[in-house]
Amino acid sequence: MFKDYIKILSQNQLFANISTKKLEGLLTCLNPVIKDYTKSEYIVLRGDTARYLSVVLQGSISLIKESYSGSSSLIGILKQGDIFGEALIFMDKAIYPVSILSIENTKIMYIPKEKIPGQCENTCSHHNILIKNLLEILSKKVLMLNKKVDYLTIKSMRQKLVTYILDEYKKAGNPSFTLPHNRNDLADFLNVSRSSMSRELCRMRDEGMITFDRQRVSIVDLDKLR
Amino acid sequence: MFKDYIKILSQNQLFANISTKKLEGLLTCLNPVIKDYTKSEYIVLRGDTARYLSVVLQGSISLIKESYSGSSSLIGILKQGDIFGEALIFMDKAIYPVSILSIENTKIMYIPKEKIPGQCENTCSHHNILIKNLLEILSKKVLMLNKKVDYLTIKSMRQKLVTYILDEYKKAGNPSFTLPHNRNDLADFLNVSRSSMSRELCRMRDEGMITFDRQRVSIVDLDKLR
DNA sequence: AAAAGTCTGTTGCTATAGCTACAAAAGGAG
DNA sequence: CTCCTTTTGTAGCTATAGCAACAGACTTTT
Repeated sequence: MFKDYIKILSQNQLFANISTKKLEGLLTCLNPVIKDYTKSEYIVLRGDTARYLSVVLQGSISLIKESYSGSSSLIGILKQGDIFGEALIFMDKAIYPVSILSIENTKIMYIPKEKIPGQCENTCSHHNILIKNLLEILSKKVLMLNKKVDYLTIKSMRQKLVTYILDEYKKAGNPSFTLPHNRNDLADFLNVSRSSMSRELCRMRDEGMITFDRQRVSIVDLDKLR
Repeated sequence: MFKDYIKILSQNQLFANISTKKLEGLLTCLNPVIKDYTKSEYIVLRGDTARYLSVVLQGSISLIKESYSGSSSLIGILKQGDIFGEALIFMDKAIYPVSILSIENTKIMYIPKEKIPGQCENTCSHHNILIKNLLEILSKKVLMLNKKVDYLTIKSMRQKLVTYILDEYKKAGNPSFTLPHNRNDLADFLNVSRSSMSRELCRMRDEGMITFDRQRVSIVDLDKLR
């Protein structure tokens, strides 16, 4: 019954460390519902109650933030294998703060939230793995968001860029590395305007701290950067 | 053995829905270590590996962010009953991004992270509650951080204040309500300077959207606010 | 190879928010 | 009640980053 989706599901960390066979059993136990959407259909409306842990089985969806003034902005895209609702299902007041819209024809799998902590006889051990995976997913998200808050809290353009570059340097372990963002995305990520960011990057280049070409950055003078 | 601390522990959501008696049993099973610190001692150094879920049994501690440039800033204070390390213990690379310093004489309880998901015969059911509580704590943190990112992402002072006030209005359910922050804390929270914020608040008052006195705010013209 | 599209650097102008400093009001301590 | 501290409003000046607009380099499409 769920065979077609096993491969997709096992892409996600949620189902990591569970063998294909056992995953089938677990799925039967979780008793999910699958629903189809056509292009540009609302999957979640802001304010809806989250009753399910949801998985994108097919297609892609966009997360949309709607402001009080009525304007809305895209805050993310989820694709095949991605999940949503994972942080909401454990809350008393599980209200979606965003709306979700299908981008194309899309299949969503809904796992009732009561099933997540529930223990069933046969698949108890898999259940435990599932829970552990969820804990890891949530923890990772907390740390990621903490990092993001760090960046957003920095006031000056210079300091933002220095911190970002030093972080990437630490990740790379090499004074020359390739950034994961292009200028537009980086400006978005740091929540600044691209032009101002570009200006400051060039200033830093002119002051002899770094050199760069496109996404490639090299640290010239580490002490000066700090 | 742990009797003295039961009351303190049960303050925290981590041990919610576990009776005093069962909590004693659970603690024996979790096999925590308790350590004492004097005033101004380092409890965690940035870069340390997180091996324990930790609880402040006595005293208080400060979380300190150390920037690359060597300067450091206080990002939070934890008191009796508060926990830390909860998001780190489930990560592969569990590196503390902050340092922790005791403010006064302090007692910390360390629960080995391996004990958290472990199932022991007697207290299995309490273990499950513990896990569920952890899931709730992490979820709550994710949502809180998401909210924080929302505020930080807003560019203009006006929009920040409007969003904040409307959120508080929604929480209060009444056009007149008391803010949880004073001006200084609010400025910190929104990551803006107090003076600029004060200026903008008065502008909004002069434009007839709101009135305020200290922490008390009343919405005069809801439509104008939006 | 041409054309269309994307990405990046650049510039001038401007609005905005930061900083500093001060004064007035409120709250607390003695 | 007085003194001291904290909180808040206010103002002038300035640095900074946003915006808009354009040009050149590089990519992708046809």
